[in-house]
Amino acid sequence: MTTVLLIDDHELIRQGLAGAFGAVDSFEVVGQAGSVADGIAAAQSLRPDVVVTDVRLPDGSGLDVVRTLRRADKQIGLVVLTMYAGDEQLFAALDAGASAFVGKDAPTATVISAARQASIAPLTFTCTGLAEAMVRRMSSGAARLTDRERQVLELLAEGHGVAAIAGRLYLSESTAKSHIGRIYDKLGAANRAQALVTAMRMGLISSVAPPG
Amino acid sequence: MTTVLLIDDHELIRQGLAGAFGAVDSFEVVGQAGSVADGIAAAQSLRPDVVVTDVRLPDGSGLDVVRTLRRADKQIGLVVLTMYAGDEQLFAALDAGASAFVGKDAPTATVISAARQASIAPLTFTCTGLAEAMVRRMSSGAARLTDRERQVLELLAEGHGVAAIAGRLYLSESTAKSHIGRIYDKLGAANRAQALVTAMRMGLISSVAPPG
DNA sequence: TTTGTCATAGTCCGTCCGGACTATGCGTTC
DNA sequence: GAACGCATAGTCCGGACGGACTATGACAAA
Repeated sequence: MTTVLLIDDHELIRQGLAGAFGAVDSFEVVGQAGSVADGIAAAQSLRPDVVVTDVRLPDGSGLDVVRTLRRADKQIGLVVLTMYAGDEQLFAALDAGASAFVGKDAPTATVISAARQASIAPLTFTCTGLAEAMVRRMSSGAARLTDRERQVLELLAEGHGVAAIAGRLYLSESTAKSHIGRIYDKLGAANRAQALVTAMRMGLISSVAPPG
Repeated sequence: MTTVLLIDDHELIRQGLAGAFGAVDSFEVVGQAGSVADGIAAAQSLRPDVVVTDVRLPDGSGLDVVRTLRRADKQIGLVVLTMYAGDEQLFAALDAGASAFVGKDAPTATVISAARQASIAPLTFTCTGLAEAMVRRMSSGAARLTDRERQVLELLAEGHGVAAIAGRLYLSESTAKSHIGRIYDKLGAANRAQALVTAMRMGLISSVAPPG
């Protein structure tokens, strides 16, 4: 029997997952959580074999959960679920120590199968149905932004101009422009509009308004 | 007994909904669909009391389902579900003839309750927990774009400049600029970046790449 | 019929953007 | 220690953008 902890802020999706796992004899859902904090706490007290977590959570990223739990336990299965299967997130999940990466648009059978894989080989990364997308990105020049570029991107998304970005990050305008230009290159964008739309579609920019 | 048809492209969410409705005696899920076309077809053959549909579907908008079904049947309950409860969508749902508008982050009990309301009073619009957001928008100048503005917005999102937009829509550049300026006003944006990010967060721009 | 909204179109002008370059210093990796 | 990636910084310049206006015709609602 494989025990499972579900982390997702949408009750609807938790129920869907619970139903899916409940229908399989070899799995038992032992807990649910709706946030990073609750999820980590629940994982530490319940010690499930597998944790299935959403990427986007109210108080942070599901990848934080993954990182925290992986650091403490090399054997735990960590399945990352995501609504928009941006490849950027895929690499981040890989880095964080996830066992599997599955889109929410995947059939439930895929999630079950990923969880099974994760419970057997937690340190083997599987991304059903996304290998293709991964290869596509890899070969097409990819779009992995550096930390600095991501910071600049955030500010771009808030509508700041070059001067404002430079000011906020204590850079010269030239440097800010360099970063912006490199972001365009990596995203295959010709201007801000394309860059931001692409970035949002890839999940590089939060789809919810920033705090404050 | 109230019969329900579920329309959502995510199997996970369909299962969640099916579970939620299944747990209530007075409801019976009689069918599921994953697209606009299938949804309309299913509704016409199954004649459910209530249709619960997602807004974002692979082949169009859930609001198309709502419009189509409402035109044919004034008594059917039409509950619109959405991931990102943009208020723009709320008004659009109201216009389309929906009975209720619920965010996917709402507890399942809210969805059930909305469906019950919808079955009792299909033409009374209820939007649990969103009245606040609605009022906020209404009083803060609102953001309902005209059809033309939406077309322009689409092109902006594709990274086109004023000249390109004018060309595509057979307008003078002045007119294109007028539309763009009005979009900024309505969205409270100072430039393209803010307009596009806001628009995407409000669900005015598709979060998936356009066909082709 | 008057009011309002929408789409259309225009002018003027200062500002900002984006492209194409080059270059230096600092870590890491091989 | 050489090579590489990254962050930093600079120049130059044409073209695009955004703001602040005004205005007209069509059409619908009051």
